Amino acid sequence: METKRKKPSGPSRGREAGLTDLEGAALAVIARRGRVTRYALMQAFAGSPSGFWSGSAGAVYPMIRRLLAARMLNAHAASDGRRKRVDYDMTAKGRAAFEAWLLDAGRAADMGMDPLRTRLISLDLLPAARRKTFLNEVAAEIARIAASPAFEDDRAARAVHESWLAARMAWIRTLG
Amino acid sequence: METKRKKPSGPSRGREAGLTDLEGAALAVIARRGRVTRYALMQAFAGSPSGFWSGSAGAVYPMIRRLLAARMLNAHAASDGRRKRVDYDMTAKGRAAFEAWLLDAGRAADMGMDPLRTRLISLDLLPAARRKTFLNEVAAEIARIAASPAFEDDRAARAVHESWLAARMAWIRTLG
DNA sequence: GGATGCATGTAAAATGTTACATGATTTA
DNA sequence: TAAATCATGTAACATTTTACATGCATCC
Repeated sequence: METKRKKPSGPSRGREAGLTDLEGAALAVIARRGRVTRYALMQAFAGSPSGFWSGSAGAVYPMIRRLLAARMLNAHAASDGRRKRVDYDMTAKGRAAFEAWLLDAGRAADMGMDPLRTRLISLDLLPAARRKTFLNEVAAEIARIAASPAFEDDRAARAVHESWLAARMAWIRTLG
Repeated sequence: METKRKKPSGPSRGREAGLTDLEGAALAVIARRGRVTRYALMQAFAGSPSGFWSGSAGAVYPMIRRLLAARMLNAHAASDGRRKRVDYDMTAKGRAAFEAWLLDAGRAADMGMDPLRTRLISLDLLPAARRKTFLNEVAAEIARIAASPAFEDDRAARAVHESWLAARMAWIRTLG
């Protein structure tokens, strides 16, 4: 039974509100890879096929600071012999928060922010010819995304990615 | 040919960057209904089956101020005989910006923020039994959403909504 | 020697959230 | 007359974006 929780932001979150989706996704990267630098985390977000998060330093560095303050991460001074760096990994508390975030079916079932759905709701305001052109363009864009490599080092993520694209293509076809 | 544009936010946006998705969705409501109050706009967002936007006054009132300043809206003092109010409708510039937003296939094809996809990418980290339970819970949640009324006054939007839910259910079934 | 990649950060600005507040009107 | 709805707003705060900045190491 998942709690229907409010959006993160505002004065809320004394940490009892659960992880934000960015935090959850960051912990997911750490859960898979083990110790990572913040830079590697940035790269992971920046390389994502979704354009929703920029993966900017301005988002990632403060977020790690938050998770560290909440004792969900440990920092480890590290070095590859020459260059120094700081690696982060999860504490038991971090792992628990991650799993609670991951398995929150209430949040998972939400429609989130879907740029196509948001537009389709209004598409009937335009003439049929333009609707058709638009859907063709979107399908072509998605085909382009499907043709470009993603998650090459992660079979499971790639499978989800590809099935998402296939499902979306199938949806668009039903709208034609 | 749609321009791949950057995210709105930060110092960017001198208005040449296009509408945010919240602005686009607000103009969509106005495009459909004609003149609306900001309160009605709030209600429209708050009543949306997507939990992504809260439809708070703190988001809507400043947003309308922005669109007004950008000369995309006109304000009309109005009254139903007793209570006074202010209605807003689109200018030609607003309509043009709305259509550019609506028909931006590049943005429409983006994966946006999908709370289920975000989680599925990590689901292989858990044992199969928990994966299965989770997918069943999500399917049940989506069925609940599908069973609750939405867009009762808007056939086109309801059709999109229902087809979205059906497509998502179909996707989940392929993951089982 | 210059470009590129790894790594770390900060600053200003935009946008949104929660929460609070007010007042008029309508309904129970 | 009390509660709900319509309608308008503000304040404090959190998150994130863009943009800038630094320094070391490696590759060409």
